[in-house]
Amino acid sequence: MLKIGELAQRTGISRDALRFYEKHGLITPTARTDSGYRLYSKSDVLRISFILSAKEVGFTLNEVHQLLELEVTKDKKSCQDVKEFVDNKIQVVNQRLIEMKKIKQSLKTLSVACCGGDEPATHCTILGALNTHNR
Amino acid sequence: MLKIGELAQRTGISRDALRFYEKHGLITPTARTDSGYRLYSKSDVLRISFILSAKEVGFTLNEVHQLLELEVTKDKKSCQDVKEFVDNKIQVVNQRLIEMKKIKQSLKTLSVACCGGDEPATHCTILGALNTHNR
DNA sequence: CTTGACTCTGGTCTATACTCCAGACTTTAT
DNA sequence: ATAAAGTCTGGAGTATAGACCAGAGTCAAG
Repeated sequence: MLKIGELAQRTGISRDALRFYEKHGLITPTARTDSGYRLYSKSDVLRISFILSAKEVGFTLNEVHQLLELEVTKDKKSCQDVKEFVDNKIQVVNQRLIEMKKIKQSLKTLSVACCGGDEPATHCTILGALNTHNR
Repeated sequence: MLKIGELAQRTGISRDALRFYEKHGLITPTARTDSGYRLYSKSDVLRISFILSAKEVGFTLNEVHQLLELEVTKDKKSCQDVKEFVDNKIQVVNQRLIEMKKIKQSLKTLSVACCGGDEPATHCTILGALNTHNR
């Protein structure tokens, strides 16, 4: 079991942020010492790294919270709800993947535009590069 | 040329946000009327849609600003700088793509876990689903 | 030529996601 | 045993990304 400082170091996230996430229901320490110190387990570490991943790709903490709360309980009703929410999120993720690939391609074009490239001057900004791929 | 309200309608972005972007150097109206009304051209619309895309995939306005400022001027020095920045961004984008694909896969797993699926109970949360793919 | 819709600047306000104390207690190292 | 380092709660402060409002000017239609 890790104390908050150790978890902070391991995940690269500040103590304050960890307590902040706790306050907002994203994570709860597996236990507390008698004196009230938070104790985190291995699964807490995984949870944190999921939170980080989800945040990095543009989900808000609120959305991350919803994702973490998802639970298919094999009962029809819950299934229906979860499926709806999840399928919606998949759409969102797909859209973001597309946008991100476009941007990546533009960055690449930009990277070779100068430095020996023989692309015309219109490729010399990100907008120019982006435009090329839209056509 | 479009007035701010028209641009707002066309891009789905509020007038206030447009003025906010202007204040922070992300966009400048192509012209102004004598009375001071902002006038936007076609290229401004493209610029806005780039801003939106970049925002959607998780870049901050500050980062978007940096992306927009990028300009390869065919001179060695600028090239060096741009290449460095851009290659760095490509790394970031790649990382996000990976994370996003993982999340997408997990969401899919989750979506079929119930509803006729015969996956074990560990797949019944996003963390469980995510774990499966990490192994 | 006025009324309603639009725009201007400048300012305050809000939500999100933290960060940074303060004052008190706990643990660890010497 | 005591000092340093770590943790606790609660609260204030900060950066980002706008939303909202006031008071004044502008434009378009009837």
